[in-house]
Amino acid sequence: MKNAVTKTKPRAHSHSHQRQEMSALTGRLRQQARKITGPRAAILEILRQHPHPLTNKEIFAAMSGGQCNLATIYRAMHLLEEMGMVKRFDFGDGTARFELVGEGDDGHHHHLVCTRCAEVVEIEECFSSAIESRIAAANGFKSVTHKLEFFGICPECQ
Amino acid sequence: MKNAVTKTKPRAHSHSHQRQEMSALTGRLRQQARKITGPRAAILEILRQHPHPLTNKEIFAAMSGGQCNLATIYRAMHLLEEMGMVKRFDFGDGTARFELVGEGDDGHHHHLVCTRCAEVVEIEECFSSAIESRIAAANGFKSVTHKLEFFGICPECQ
DNA sequence: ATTAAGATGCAAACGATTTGCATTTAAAAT
DNA sequence: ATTTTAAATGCAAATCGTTTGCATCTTAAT
Repeated sequence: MKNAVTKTKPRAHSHSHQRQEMSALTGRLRQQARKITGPRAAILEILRQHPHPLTNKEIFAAMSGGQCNLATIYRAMHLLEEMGMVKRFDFGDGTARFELVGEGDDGHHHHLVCTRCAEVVEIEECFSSAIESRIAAANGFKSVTHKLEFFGICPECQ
Repeated sequence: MKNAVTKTKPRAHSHSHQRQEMSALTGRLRQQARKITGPRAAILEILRQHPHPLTNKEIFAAMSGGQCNLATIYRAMHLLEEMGMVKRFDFGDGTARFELVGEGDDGHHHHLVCTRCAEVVEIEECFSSAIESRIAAANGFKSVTHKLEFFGICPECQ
């Protein structure tokens, strides 16, 4: 199904969730002349271990002993987002969530969120690309992307 | 961040965007035993005249002489949202936007937003609800809805 | 006119996020 | 190994959108 790290990901709905090696992650930082610091290593490790959208507070809480300032996490997530190493998701509750992005992947996918217990299921398919290009063309827009999230009641909460 | 005024693109047919009568709007409030106050009338009038997603601040700014407190607008929008008279939209910039909803309509639609000038085009089509129910069924979720917005560069900004 | 539920204004509180600044540190240069 | 310096961190204060407590009004029913 999901193949390993590849340079090209032409098809949609391929979000590589194989856990990346820590060395690969730090390597990407080094390539950009960014420093591998304690806080950053801790953040990446936490993201690696939780293949789910995490808030900055959750990342902070997941750190043993709170060795790192919350502001540092905010700054790190901005950097990682700019570098394309994490993707930001917005579930509409006013709190950003982040997921690690596989190399060569753009991290584009969607979620199904339980509005009662906040359980998050990742949705495999991204189907709107046909609609997307039609909408772009119909309105003369370029570089059109979309954000799509589903909300409902999960089995346990029904 | 982006405080550009949302412009309208002259388009053929939108959703149920025929301007509602003020009397119809106040009538819906009366039915729910809510009072027709100056601030509320002003808010509804502004929403009537701007068939576009408006932030609370924009509504506030559109009031001549700022006759009403910003907190009142926040409270009014909550009320109107609960009553189904307005629909809240989230363009991911941390600021809620509201649109008047036609009677008998649920207000569900999407937008195409220019990430440069913040121009907003309303998208009339919604991708098939079959996909939505498939996702719901595949994961055992009930009452599944979705939020979908498109982002790109508009013709003038290209 | 009386009255009571409902609304408003104001300021303070809030939660997520950002930022200024002094201090520290990773990693390059010597 | 030591120096150097750009980058990163911690901390506190500042922002921004939004909410809320409370005293005071006002709509609309009586």
